[in-house]
Amino acid sequence: MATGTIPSRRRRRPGRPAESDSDLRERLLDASLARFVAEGIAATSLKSIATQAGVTPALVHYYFGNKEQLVAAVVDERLMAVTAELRGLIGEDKGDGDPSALVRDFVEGLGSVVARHPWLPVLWAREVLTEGGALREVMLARVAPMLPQMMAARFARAQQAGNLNPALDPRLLVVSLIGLTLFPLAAEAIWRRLFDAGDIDHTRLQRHTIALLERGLETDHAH
Amino acid sequence: MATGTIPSRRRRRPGRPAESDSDLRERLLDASLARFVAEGIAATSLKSIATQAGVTPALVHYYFGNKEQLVAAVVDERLMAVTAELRGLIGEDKGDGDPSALVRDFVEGLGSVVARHPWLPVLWAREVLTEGGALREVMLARVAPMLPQMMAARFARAQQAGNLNPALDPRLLVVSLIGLTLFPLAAEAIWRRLFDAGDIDHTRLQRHTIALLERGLETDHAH
DNA sequence: CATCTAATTAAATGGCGCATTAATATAGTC
DNA sequence: GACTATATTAATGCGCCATTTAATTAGATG
Repeated sequence: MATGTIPSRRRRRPGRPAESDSDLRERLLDASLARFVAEGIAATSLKSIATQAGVTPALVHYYFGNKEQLVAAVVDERLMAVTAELRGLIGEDKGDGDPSALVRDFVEGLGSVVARHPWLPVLWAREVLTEGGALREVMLARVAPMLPQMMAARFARAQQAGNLNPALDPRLLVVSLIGLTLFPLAAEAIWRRLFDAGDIDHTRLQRHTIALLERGLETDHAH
Repeated sequence: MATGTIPSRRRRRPGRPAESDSDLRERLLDASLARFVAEGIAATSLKSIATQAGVTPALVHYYFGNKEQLVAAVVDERLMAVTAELRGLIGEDKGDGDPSALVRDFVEGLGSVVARHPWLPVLWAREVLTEGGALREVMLARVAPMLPQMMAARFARAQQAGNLNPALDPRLLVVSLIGLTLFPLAAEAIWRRLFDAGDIDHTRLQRHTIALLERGLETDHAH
């Protein structure tokens, strides 16, 4: 897990360094990710990435050829790794099982993935949710079948078996689930400023989310 | 309600037009909004706006002085009008009233506002939700007290009176509510491609959302 | 130890688009 | 008929960016 930032190393002179930093490529990927999160992929220049990593733009070019290939490398070696990780944390379908189990696995699985990769929600908001975002097509082609479509199918089966509120739409339930999990994480900086929310950590956020999903606003189960 | 696009009018020659288009200023605001939604505020050039409106960049400059003032005009004369409209559709607090009523008013009120101003969710996703978005500060300063903070306070009162699921956090409930309403509208283009969702219109979306909020995943009320 | 190769910077190149301004043209108004 | 308001065209000048070239240093090879 390279940090991606060597902000203090100043003014190297040209020439091959002694005992070359063997994972510089990884550091450049991390630096790219950091800039993509902060500025957006389209708006990020090679110079910005180079500065973040403490090198020159020419070196970024030396390693990746051009920006398009750099973005592809970040997608393949960072983004896809994270979505595969998330996929692995969601249990297998056990017949027409309880949709609560799937929902819990997703909420908690996403929580643990984001704990390790805090950049995910913000990058998603900018590059997938936003029209014209650089990752929307990637996500539709490579992530969607693995996660949202699979989940919608499982909700549909559970509903047919009578194990899910029949007033819900299984496809929209996937949208709702993302709206209750990824979105609040992406918006965290906003609601922390908006409310006095110093007491809310991710554990409490998850408890709130699961409580809402499981029984909504209702005070208790009886009438 | 000007359309903002006069795409076919070609090659005017210089000079004041006969029977001048008296609400050209309004059309320029609409054109700006359209480009802001499509490209993002920071990435939109005056030329792009001018093309959309069928005029020249110099004219946009003539009307608004510079881009900063143009953005300010769009905020004041379009965005704030819409949020005030939404505020008006949310009923007054009747003591420690049923939070369901507030939630329904919000879901339906937002639905009707977005039916009239379909650009709102996409602009919000890009310019408020995204870090560095041009409208985040505006929203925190001018919209937040009027809507989210007021709603959180009402949820908190309802919960103290025993009329709201005690496992929820009143502040996070506001976040959840936005995640279940504005977010799905902003992401509509995605889920329509992701699923085969031709049968889902906004009425069904609202029904799904209210059903989820009112009782969650549960099949029925009894154990 | 001599050469070759790899990693790195500095500096140059060339292009592009942008906001803004200046100059000019046309039409309404008094 | 003079003045003013509304337009366009064309110029200005800036800043930034991706990419390339040349130079520099160190490791590797034999």
